[in-house]
Amino acid sequence: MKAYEVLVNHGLKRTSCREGIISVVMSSNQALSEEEIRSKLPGNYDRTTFYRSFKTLEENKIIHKIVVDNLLVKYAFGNPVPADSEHAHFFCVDCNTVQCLDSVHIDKPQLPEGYAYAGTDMIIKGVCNKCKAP
Amino acid sequence: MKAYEVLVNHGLKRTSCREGIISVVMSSNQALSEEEIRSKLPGNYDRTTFYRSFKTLEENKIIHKIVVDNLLVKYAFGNPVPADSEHAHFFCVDCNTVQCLDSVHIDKPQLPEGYAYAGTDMIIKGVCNKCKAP
DNA sequence: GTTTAAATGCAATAACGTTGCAAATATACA
DNA sequence: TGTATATTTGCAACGTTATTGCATTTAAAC
Repeated sequence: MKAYEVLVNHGLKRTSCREGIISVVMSSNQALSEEEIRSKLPGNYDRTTFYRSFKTLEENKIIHKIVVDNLLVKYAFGNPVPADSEHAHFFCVDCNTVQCLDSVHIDKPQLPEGYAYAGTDMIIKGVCNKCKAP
Repeated sequence: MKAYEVLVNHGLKRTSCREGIISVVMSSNQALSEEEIRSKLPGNYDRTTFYRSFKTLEENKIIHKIVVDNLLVKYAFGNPVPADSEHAHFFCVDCNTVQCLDSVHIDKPQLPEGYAYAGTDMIIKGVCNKCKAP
């Protein structure tokens, strides 16, 4: 699917910033930070515009946000929410990359009496195969 | 155990800021933010001192940090790391509280070939019993 | 092409967090 | 108890991340 089709399908205006973000994120096999996304885009966008674009795309479940510890924020294509497709994310402490781990599903946890479940953020930390290799 | 004993046991200087933080966090059944901790302390400490104290206490595994999404940082007593005692945290989207879920253990996930596992951050989101009650 | 609502860029602001340095303080030892 | 020393604290400055208001620009509908 083309990036602009995603926008059209969600009834969103086709702006170059949004289209660029989608296209970059869609073709990446790892989650990307604002900076990484910016560096792959031809145009030069204001940070505000970026933040607002991310927000819109997130609200429309076109991308999802992954936060590692405090400050590392990355985005990946797709919607993680639908309860049965929730997946974990892997963070490589060596190269600081984040990727979706579609193979690691998240079971609905057993919560204490009277608690309602909404979702889970799961960041698995370790070293990826590229960094571990000799 | 008294707060100052914890410091002595770890070979740390007994300062009122550190002692206060430990004492507050130790007697709370939920994780607390910097602001929440500050408001429960008699003295008035500089933010820098707070941050440095948190860092020291964390490095000594006296407290552990829990991060929800981007910006909400809370601290809880104890060390979450020892692989067999890793636990999840619950975040109530209503009252914004965070608590350790000792009952929800985190299994070592099945990672792709060649990946090394270091640990997992797991934040379960939902509504706690107090907020859900009628 | 014109209209209109939405998106953008800019400036200002706020929160979070870190660093360098001088002053204060906790501990060890006399 | 007093003194020496290394650590800790408070302050100021700085940097990054993120948000808001407003004027300008732009995409889409007609």
